[in-house]
Amino acid sequence: MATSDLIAGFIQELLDSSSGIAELRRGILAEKFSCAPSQINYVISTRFSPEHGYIVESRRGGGGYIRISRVRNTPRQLIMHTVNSVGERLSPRTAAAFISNLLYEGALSGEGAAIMAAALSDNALRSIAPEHRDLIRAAIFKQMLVSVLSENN
Amino acid sequence: MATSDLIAGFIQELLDSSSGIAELRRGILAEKFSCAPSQINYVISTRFSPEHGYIVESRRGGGGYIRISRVRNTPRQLIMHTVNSVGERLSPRTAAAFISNLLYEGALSGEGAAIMAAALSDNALRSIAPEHRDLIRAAIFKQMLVSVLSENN
DNA sequence: TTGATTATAGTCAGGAATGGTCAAATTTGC
DNA sequence: GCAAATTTGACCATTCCTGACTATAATCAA
Repeated sequence: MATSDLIAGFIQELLDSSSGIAELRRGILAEKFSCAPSQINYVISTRFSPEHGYIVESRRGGGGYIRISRVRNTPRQLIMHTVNSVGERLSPRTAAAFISNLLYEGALSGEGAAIMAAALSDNALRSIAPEHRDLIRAAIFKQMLVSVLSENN
Repeated sequence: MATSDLIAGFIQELLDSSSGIAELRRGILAEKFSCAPSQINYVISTRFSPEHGYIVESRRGGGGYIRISRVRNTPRQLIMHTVNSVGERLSPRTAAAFISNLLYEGALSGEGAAIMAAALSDNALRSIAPEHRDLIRAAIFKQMLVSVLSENN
């Protein structure tokens, strides 16, 4: 069993025993598993990413931490499904379709939908080279979607 | 929990229990938390800045004090003011401060705030060259803010 | 009145304590 | 053997905290 799996299992246990929220000290955890601190980042990015249904927040400096939250709920599935449906790129038309569907299904409020549409508009992204816009659009959209799931953190 | 967080929490309580105005003695407070007096300035400048929605006044010398007041405005004013405060570029930290203030003041819903924070995160903008991120961030933020204004007409 | 003393607060540079990123090296699983 | 996953280390970024030095206000003594 690779160290990364052990670390992931440890974090899973933390999540299970704390109703879905785990708070870590990167250095401490690295020492516990005798690995490089950066391996903690590796484990988090490969196993606790937004696509896996987790929110990760952190803070540097004295008293710093890494907090991992598991998102639950029911509009969740709709949103998670959307996150997983968005590939590397996202066109304006497809984005609009996703958003209006989520709004229709009640997974997003009117305000939320309007904000998302604004953030993804070509107008907001006008200073990005057109051939890169769909890439950025996809990244921003996923990030926004997952944030909705964690809104009660 | 870092001392700075404790101090910030203490000031928050003061504000809450005094309808938005807290008056401190820097030296006394520093002694209460066993820290350097200048740390009080640090806490104030990082957590009670104008961008966070506070006004700070002070006076030196005998009987000196630091007064922190929370400012209140209508949601529409707050949003328009924010739009006007954002220049060509916007750092992640400043963006976060703006958003948390708008949330606190009730100009944004929790969902809206979460979505905006996600859209503006370095994580979402990862594929943009770092030196261009603040530019894009400003554009997206303004676009989103304006969408909120027109959404609840 | 005015100069000295005392009592506050402000600024800034820097050290310490975190976490983040990336690419190269290594190991693992077909 | 090869591709993917893991692991590490070098370097970067952020946040916290302090202390030396500075600035300002009130008070008191002459």
